[in-house]
Amino acid sequence: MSGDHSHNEDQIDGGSRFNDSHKHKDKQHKHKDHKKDKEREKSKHGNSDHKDSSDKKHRDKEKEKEKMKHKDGSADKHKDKHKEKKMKSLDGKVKKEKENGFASPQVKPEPEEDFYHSPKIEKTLKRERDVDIDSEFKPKKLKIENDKKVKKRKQEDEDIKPKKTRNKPGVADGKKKAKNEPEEKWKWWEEERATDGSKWKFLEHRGPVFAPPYDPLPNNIRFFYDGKQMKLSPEAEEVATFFGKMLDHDYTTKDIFRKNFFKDWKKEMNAEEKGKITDLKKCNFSEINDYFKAQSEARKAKTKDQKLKLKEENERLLQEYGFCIMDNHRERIANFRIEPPGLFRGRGDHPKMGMLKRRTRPKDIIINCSKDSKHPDPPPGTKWKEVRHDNKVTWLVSWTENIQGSIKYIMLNPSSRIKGEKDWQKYETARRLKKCVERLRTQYREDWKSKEMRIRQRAVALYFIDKLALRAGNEKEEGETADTVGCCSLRVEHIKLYPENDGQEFVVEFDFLGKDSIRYYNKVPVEKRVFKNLQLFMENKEKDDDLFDRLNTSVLNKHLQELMDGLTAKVFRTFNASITLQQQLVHLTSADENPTAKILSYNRANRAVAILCNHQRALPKTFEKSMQNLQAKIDTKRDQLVDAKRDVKSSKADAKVRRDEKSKKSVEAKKKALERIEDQLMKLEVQATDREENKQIALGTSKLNYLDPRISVAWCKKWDIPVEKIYNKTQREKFAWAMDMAEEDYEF
DNA sequence: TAGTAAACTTAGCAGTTCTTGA
DNA sequence: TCAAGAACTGCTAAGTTTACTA
Repeated sequence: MSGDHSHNEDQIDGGSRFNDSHKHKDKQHKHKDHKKDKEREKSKHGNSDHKDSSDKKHRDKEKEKEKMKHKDGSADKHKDKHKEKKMKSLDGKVKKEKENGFASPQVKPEPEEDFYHSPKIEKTLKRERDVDIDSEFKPKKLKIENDKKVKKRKQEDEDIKPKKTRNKPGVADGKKKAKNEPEEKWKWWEEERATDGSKWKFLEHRGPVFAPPYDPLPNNIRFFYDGKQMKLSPEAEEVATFFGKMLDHDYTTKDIFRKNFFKDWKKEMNAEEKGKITDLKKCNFSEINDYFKAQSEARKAKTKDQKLKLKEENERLLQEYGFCIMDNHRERIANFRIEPPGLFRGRGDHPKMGMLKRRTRPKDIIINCSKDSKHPDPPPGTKWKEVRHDNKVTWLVSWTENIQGSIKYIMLNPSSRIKGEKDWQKYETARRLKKCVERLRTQYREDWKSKEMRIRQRAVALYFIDKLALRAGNEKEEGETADTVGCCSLRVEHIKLYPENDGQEFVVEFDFLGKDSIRYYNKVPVEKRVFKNLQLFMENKEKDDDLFDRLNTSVLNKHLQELMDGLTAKVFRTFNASITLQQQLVHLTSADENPTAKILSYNRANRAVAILCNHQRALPKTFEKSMQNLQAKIDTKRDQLVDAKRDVKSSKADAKVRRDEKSKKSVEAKKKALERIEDQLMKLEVQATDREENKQIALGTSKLNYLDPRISVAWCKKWDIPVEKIYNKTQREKFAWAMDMAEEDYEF
């Protein structure tokens, strides 16, 4: 596996990485006041990035630094104040340097097609601009936006041109005639796409399903404070149940969780409760906890009929609220239920864990649908916050949550046209990257030698993103989320440099918490120039200073956009994941393997990608036990095999003596039984191997989000493996487009 | 143009459902 | 038929990118 991705050996050989890779439970990276410290530090050190170090360790480094001084020196007299300020000046430079014909074009106004005006809307401070877009004409902005969009759309259309155009009559005008037709599989990928930036023309749905109202505890379930029974007000009791339910969870032992919970709980208490309940340690929620456990048991113990009734009720709800009509087609909605209230479960060391996630009500809800549809009714006696008709977005319902103040959405299922098209387009962009990746690699290698620090940093970061499939690494607001990083936000403390390690030269050790506070640990040999650059970037910095202090994701993506239309940092992840799968499949599949072994090969290829992308999972709680069970099955099967072999032998001997038809048949039957057992044993052994190799790796994420499904479909066709062995029903629905269009010779 | 909000994708966990085999 | 455990699904947090405002 080299070809497009010559460094893949490093990528998939994640062995050392995974052995000690696990989730950090402890706060490994204290990053409090990091920014402030950094700024202080920066003014202390002045132009530390560029000034000569008195400690002249490496001649070539000194030479490089000398060059830097010539380029940046005088300008750097400003003593590296704030990174933000630096970035401002940097951006100016980026503009000037445009050299490949992608500089911002001068654009002419285009008439805005404005047929989805918002109705009169009570403007809220937060989201009024959505309304403005529709109701106000802003020539300058719209001019640029439109042109950008047009350009983008043109590229997208290039990317995913339908194989054949087969417009269904009446589709374009978007009326709701198809409402209850049991739809045959709709091949949206064979139809033309809208080119005006609109996501739909007609949209009708029933709105969200709200969480059921709070059902108070029965009187016999008591809460105790300081050993004494205490009846709580319904508001306080509801929040107490949120905590009580979670008693068995690790969360409730964490200080931050308890502190946040208690603070928010007190807000729900009445004056009397507030006065009495002053210490969480004195609260006894055990009866509440037992109650919910019993509820859960009772649910499991329901009779078949009761379970069936529940299932039918769920199905009814799904049929009513789980679908919408979008442009003549009935499409499945992904999440039609509003998130119920509860305690916020942030991942890692999240500063807001335990806070009360409040109940979302109709007055918090914005409905998005088309003007000419039947708008969903709010529950009796309530009102929606707003009903809007914005066909430039894909969501049906939105609301703002109270923990981070971010917006949550109800959107369509991955099997829908709107999601499928986007997915398809994502892989097409990655395929375009494949065509020019060598040029980009040559360029960033060249940039490692640049006289400008910012360009070197950009080039090294891009190398990591490409080689190691790191995420972009946006800046995050401190104190709002767990301290996690990606490539651009790496700090000095996250890497260690070894000029020589285990017989390899220029080794970089990465150790940081990434998305979801999943640890990324990897030791990789890098090119000498990268190594020297890293030494330079780290010089005179404290451990909590940014490694790439002259880079952020927006600068990086702007640069990438200039190199290839539609290119962003995450395209590299998609590209490298897909190309790795394709190469690994070629490498691992052999024609003479049986189907079981072929599927193992597929899973191994998938695993290589999951390792590359650092998709880890916690060791399943029952792993050891289920492994033991499997091993026991294998042992039993082996015994059976010995017996079966013996049977065959004796029946053969018997047949030799008797020479009759009956004993001949008996030999055949024994042989068949032996074959069956051999086959069963082989399958069990493969299963054990697969499970063992997979214990801490999650395959699903890459399969669903990073691997061009056409590669898998083509592989299935080539080796005559049923696609059902690779994709389950849901996945097949999501990838229907790929299953329809990929032939066995498909190449990513 | 920088900062921020909005939109959308990616992510692991946990609860539920399905499958298997005794 | 039932229990165990594997597989699937839903949920929602946490990212990235894009769009918009000041």
